[in-house]
Formats: sequence, structure tokens, C-alpha cells
Amino acid sequence: MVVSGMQSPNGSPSRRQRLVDAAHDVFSESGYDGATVAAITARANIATGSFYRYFPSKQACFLDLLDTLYGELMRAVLAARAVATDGEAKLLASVEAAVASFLAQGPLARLVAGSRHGPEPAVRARVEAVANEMARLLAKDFAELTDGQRSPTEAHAAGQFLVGGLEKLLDSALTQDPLPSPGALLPVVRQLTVGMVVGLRDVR
Amino acid sequence: MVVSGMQSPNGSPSRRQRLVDAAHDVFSESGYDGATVAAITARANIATGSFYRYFPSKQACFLDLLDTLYGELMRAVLAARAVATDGEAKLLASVEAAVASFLAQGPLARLVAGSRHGPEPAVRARVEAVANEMARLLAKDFAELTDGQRSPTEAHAAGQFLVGGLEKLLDSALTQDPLPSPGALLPVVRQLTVGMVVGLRDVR
Amino acid sequence: MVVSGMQSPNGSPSRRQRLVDAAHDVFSESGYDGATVAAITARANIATGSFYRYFPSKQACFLDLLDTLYGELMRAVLAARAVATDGEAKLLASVEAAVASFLAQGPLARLVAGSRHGPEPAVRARVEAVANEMARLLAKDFAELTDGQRSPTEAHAAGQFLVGGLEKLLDSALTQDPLPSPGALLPVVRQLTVGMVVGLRDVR
Amino acid sequence: MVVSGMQSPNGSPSRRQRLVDAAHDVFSESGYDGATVAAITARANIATGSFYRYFPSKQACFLDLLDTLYGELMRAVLAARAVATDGEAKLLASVEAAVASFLAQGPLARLVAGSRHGPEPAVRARVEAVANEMARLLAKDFAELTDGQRSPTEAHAAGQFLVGGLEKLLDSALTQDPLPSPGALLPVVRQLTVGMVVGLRDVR
DNA sequence: TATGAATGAGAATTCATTCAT
DNA sequence: AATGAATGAATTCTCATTCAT
Repeated sequence: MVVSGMQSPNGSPSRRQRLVDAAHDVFSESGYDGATVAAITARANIATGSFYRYFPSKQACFLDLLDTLYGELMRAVLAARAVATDGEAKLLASVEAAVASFLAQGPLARLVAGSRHGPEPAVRARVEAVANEMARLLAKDFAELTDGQRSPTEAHAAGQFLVGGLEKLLDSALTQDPLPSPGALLPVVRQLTVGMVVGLRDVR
Repeated sequence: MVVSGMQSPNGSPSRRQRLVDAAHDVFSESGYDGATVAAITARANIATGSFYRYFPSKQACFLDLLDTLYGELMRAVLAARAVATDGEAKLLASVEAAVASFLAQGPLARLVAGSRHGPEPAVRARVEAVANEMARLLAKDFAELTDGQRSPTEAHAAGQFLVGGLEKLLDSALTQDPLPSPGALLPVVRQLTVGMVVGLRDVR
Repeated sequence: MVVSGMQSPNGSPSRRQRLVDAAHDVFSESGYDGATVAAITARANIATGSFYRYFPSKQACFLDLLDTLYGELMRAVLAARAVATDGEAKLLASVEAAVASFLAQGPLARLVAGSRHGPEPAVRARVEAVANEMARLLAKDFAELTDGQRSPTEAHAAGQFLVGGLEKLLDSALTQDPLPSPGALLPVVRQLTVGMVVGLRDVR
Repeated sequence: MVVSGMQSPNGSPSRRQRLVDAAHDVFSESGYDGATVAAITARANIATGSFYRYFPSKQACFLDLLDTLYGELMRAVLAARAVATDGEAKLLASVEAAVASFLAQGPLARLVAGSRHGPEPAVRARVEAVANEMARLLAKDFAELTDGQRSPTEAHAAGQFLVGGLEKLLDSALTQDPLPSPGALLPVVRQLTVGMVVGLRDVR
């Protein structure tokens, strides 16, 4: 279980935090639909009804979760990009930061991937937004590092492709127990990213 | 709506085909859980109960759909690979065939991706199997074309990465209306694939 | 399977008869509710819809069955009683005829017993009527053979008791495979019946 | 309606008890299949879903009911038998206790008898077990009181016969409104039981 | 007349959400 | 504020009955 965020003065996680952590776990394990409010509150050792003191609905809880995780992801990525100078460095920095953040956050990838096609339009929209934002960032880098030799469409596709590939890799990695360390995953990811860069630069 | 397969002599699609098409659409739009049998039958203009003359359960219907689509995909991929000589050619042939098959089949990617995290283990297992099979194939190609210079882990990761990237690209493409033609998508895909190849061969 | 009643000129049972036999079997095995029209027609090798050419409804079919079987039972019982002179003889004759008829007819007892509490009032009423008619007959015998020393209430109770005991015995017997012959069952039944008679005559 | 068991402090029956009573009534009136959860909850003035807070399924509810009633029956019977010395006394004590317990419990007999042929094997099995256990007890008494002069088969048949007769008598009695008092039923029952005893002892 | 696919009303069960305590 | 029992709408699946061929 992921325990993070605010705590009560006495050091035990606050009720809200317990709920958030439990929701993260349950959503990750069961997907948006499979997750029940009862399962979440049970995992958090909290009464069912108390869920609604913290979140107006199951959907809102999920969206909250998503926003938090997404926020941390973006913060990490933007921080990493800040010290990079050219497109390729920014790209690599982004990817590495994203992977590290994912692994640190827990099953975000599964959560994200697994909810893209759920029944609730609001959920779908938000999930897509997360991935799109990241893809847009990466597309910018691709455009920059190929020096405009690739059409915007191609750059955009490359961004999406990279996001999709990472999601898959992370989804698969997050299934394993114990979680692979960033150290195990990063070289491969870097490799593949650089590969894409080289390919886009040199081919044709 | 996808209309394909057998038709009544009079040219209108058979009841079963209407059901299959409707199921395809509804599952793609709403995901496995969001799709209701009622929605499927309504879309097919068929009574609720009739669904069960054609499929023993909602799950079986979905699995059927998956198997059909997956079957066509694999058939196309394997046929394309048959005429390729080296690893790179096989890789490109596979990817191109997959893209063409996806686009021809309709929203398979969404269907597949969107069901990987549903609550039903049987569904999850089958969906994973589809993606894994494809990833395994591509990993073999990566291993071959890098002449063993990459560890099996790296080759496997590359296979997964490629599958993930394609899924994402196709997922996004299949959202657009009208559907992009294979001609519009293929060059980018080829580009990205070759990029990965070059990167894996030359880098480090 | 019980095959009885009218046949086609060529010797094979008529469609209707096949249906009746199948209904008898299926109702006996599964009870009124558990029996489905589909199961009956499948067993009779007849199309579902054809059921309704012979019976207006599942309920009517069941009632028909009941009436037929009940008719044969009563015919046998009344015939046996006709040659008996006093109450005790009539009682024994009735009981013996009923047992023989039951065993000859197949699972009537189960059918009757098993439908007394089904959801359909019409069915319940008819089933009760069958048992009540028999109980009434036997009550008359009890009254006669005790020479009026037992109140009508007692005689009636004795009739019911005897019917209930027989039903149970037969229900249990009809569960066995192969069916016990009347020869195996009759002595016990006679014994118990005579016991009741002696008891009612002599006690107190 | 049967109202028994625990009550809220304020004197109105607890929700659970209302449900149990309603289930008892509805099952008795409509049989296992005819009874719907909706009917039960409606009778108990409780929402449909609340049923499942108390019972995991309709079947479990029925089985619970059966076990409770059967438990009380056996308790009463065994208590009555404990003070009896010979076979005949035990037989009579059992029968009297059973009748009293039935009448006190409400429509158990109907419930039991009416479910012997439903489509659910688990239900059938449990119902048979109840009647068989009682029959076995009585068969032992018959064997004892005839001093081994009757074969085990005959004793067993006598036990079944007695159970069947009682079921019928009680079924019929429980249909009447108002319920006959034990005082009205017991003499007849005793009479019939003693009759069976005398018959089995003296005849042939 | 026979067929069996089609129909649709209902049944059991689940679960997000509410609310009395 | 916290609790967890209660609610009832929604969902999957069954099956008696109808009807086009």
C-alpha cells in the first residue's frame, strides 16, 4: 500500500489519507468498475458512509486520485526538463522522470490505462487528458530535436507512440512482484527512447 | 458502425451479424463493463432475450469478438511475415499488417486496451494473451535483427514497447472521424519502427 | 419413459403421446417449476412451438397429465372396490389398487407430492383435489369398518393419514432404480393399513 | 403471520425477524420457487436490497429457515423421547412433540413438503434429510417395540409411513384458519399411531 | 402443420448513495 | 463526525409464449 501525504499529528495517516491510499490500491487492482466503495472503505478501515464525507462520489474520488498522481508526475517531469538544454535531453529527462515517478507512485500506469475505456465519460476524458498532455510535451521535443525535419503530425505521433510504449512497459512492470527498481527499467527505456530519436533523425 | 460478415440473401445483415456489429461498437465505446446487453440488443434492434440465442453470456460474446478480431489480426500478420526474409523485414511486415488489420477491423485496439483492467479475470487473461502474443513475435524479430546484441530482456521490452506504442497510436486514430486511411498512418508507423530498429542496432 | 395411450397406425407413438410421456418424465424429475417447455419438447423430439398445438399452456399440460393419471388411478381403485364387501376389504382393495396403479403409472406420486406447493394456485388446487378425493374415499371406509365408533373427524384424519403415508412410501420407492415391484411393496403397505384398522377398531 | 424471536427494545420485531417471518410465510404460501425475494421484502416492508444484508441468497434464506425449524423440531422431539422408557412410549412422545412443535412453529410442514421437488438440488437434499432423520428415529422405535419381529425394511417403511401421514395431517391442519389447537389434533394422531403399533405387533 | 427463432416480462443479485442514530 | 444499515435502480439471464416461414 502506498502511504503518502498528510498525517495526523500523532503520526498515523489521517482518515482521508487512508482513504486515498486504499482507493489507489483498489482501483489499481480492480479497475474503475471493479472497484467498489465498500472495498475501498474496508481497506481503509473506515465506515462506508464516511467515504462521502471526503468525496462526493466514487467518480470524484477517482478523478481526485488521478489529478494528484498526474500532478506529481507533471511536477517531476517539468522539474527534470528544466535543467535540460536541447530537445533530446528534454525528452530523455521527461521519460526518465516519468518512469521514476510512476514507479514511486505505485500502479498509476495501470490505473490510467485501465480506465481509459470505462463507462463514465468524465473519467475517460480526464484519463485521456493526462496522456495527451504528456504526449504533447514529448511531441514538442521530437519536433525540436529533429530540427523541424518531421511534420507536426509525425512529431505528434511519435509523442503518442512513446507514451503508449511507456504505459505498456510500466503496466507490465507494475504487475511484477516485487516492483522492479527504476534502475532495472531505466536503461531499457533510455535505450528505446534514444532509438526513436536516432531513427527519426537519420532515417530516410 | 462496422458492417461485415455474412448477410441474408436479401442483403440486410443477418441478425447474428447485427448483434456482433452492435457488440463491437458498444464494447468499444463503453468498455467491457460499461457495455450492457440491453445496449447491445437495442443497437442491433433485437430483443434482450435474443442475445442469449447467439451467445451464452455477455462475457462469451466479448471473448468471441476478441477471438475473431485477434484471429484476423494474427492471420494477417503471419501472412505478411511469411514473405519477409530477415528480422527487420519481418518486424516491419508485422507492424504494417497489424495496422492495416486494425484499421480494417474497426476499434479493436480500444476494445483490447480498454478491457485489460476489467473485473473479470477471464476477460483480462484473454486480452493480455492477445497483446503478449504479438509482443513475443516482435521481440523475436528484435532479437534477430540485433544479432543477439541485445539481451532477451531488452528484446522483450522492445516488443512490448512497440505493441504499446501501436495500441496508443491506433486507439487515438480510431477515435477520429473519419477513420484515417492506412496510407496516412503507415508512413509514421514505419518511421517509428525503423527508428527503434536503428536505435537498438547502433546505440551504445 | 412411460409409453402408453394412442399410437399412430404405424405403431410409433403419436406426437401428442410423445409429448405427454416426455412431460410426465420431465415434470417428475424436475418438479412443476423446474420443468421447462423446452426440456419437454426436446425430450419428445418435437419443436418448441409445437407444444402449443397440443396444449394451450404449460399449466394446462400439467393439469391434463394430472387428470389422466388421476383418472386411471380412480378407475383402478373403484374397480377394485366394486368386488369388496365390507369396509376393511374396500380399504385394502383401494390401497392395493392405488399402489399398483402408482407403480404402473410411473412417478405419479412424486409429481403429485411435488406440485402441491408450487406457485400456481390452479395447480395446487387440482393436486389437492386428487389427494382429497382419495382421502374421502378411505375415510368412508374407516367410518364403515369401525361401525361408527370413530367420529367423522377421526375417520377423515385417518383417511388423510393413510394417503400421506402412502404418498411418502411411494415417493421414496419411486426414487429407487430399478422401481420396486408391487410385490415388494404391497405386503408392507397391507401390513400398515391393517395395522391402522386394528388400531382404530380396538384401541381405547 | 408468525411473529417470534428477538424484538427491538421498543417491542416491534427487529428487521431481521420481520424478514424471517415474511420469508416463512411467503415460502409456505408459494413454495420455494414461487416465492420471490421481492415478495418477501415487500411483506416485511423492507427494501429489496436489504434482503441481502441478512442472507447471502434466497436459497440460503430458505435453508436457514429450514434449519431453524428443524432444529426446534428435533430439540422438542429428543427432549420428549428422553423421558420415555420403551419403544412405544418413545414413538408416541416423538409424534406428540413433533405435532406440537409443528403447530407452534407454523407452516413448517407445508414448507418442507412443498420443497421436496423444487429445481434446486441443495434445497431438495436438505428437505429430504429432515424427513429422513425423523423417519429413521421412528423406524428405530418400531423395531424396538415389535421386538425385532418386523424386518428392518418393514420398520423403515413404518417410519416413513408415519412421517408421511403426519405431514399430510399437519399440512391440512395448517391450511385451516384458525389453526387447530394441539389439543384438537393430538388425540387423533395418538390414536393413529397407537393403531399402527397395535397392527404391527399383532397382525399376522 | 411443424418449426425454432424472437420476444419481453420478470427474477436474483449488486452497489452507489443516503440517512437515522 | 462517524457509522453502517437501508435503499432501490440497474444488470444479467431465463423461459413461457408467439409468429413468420
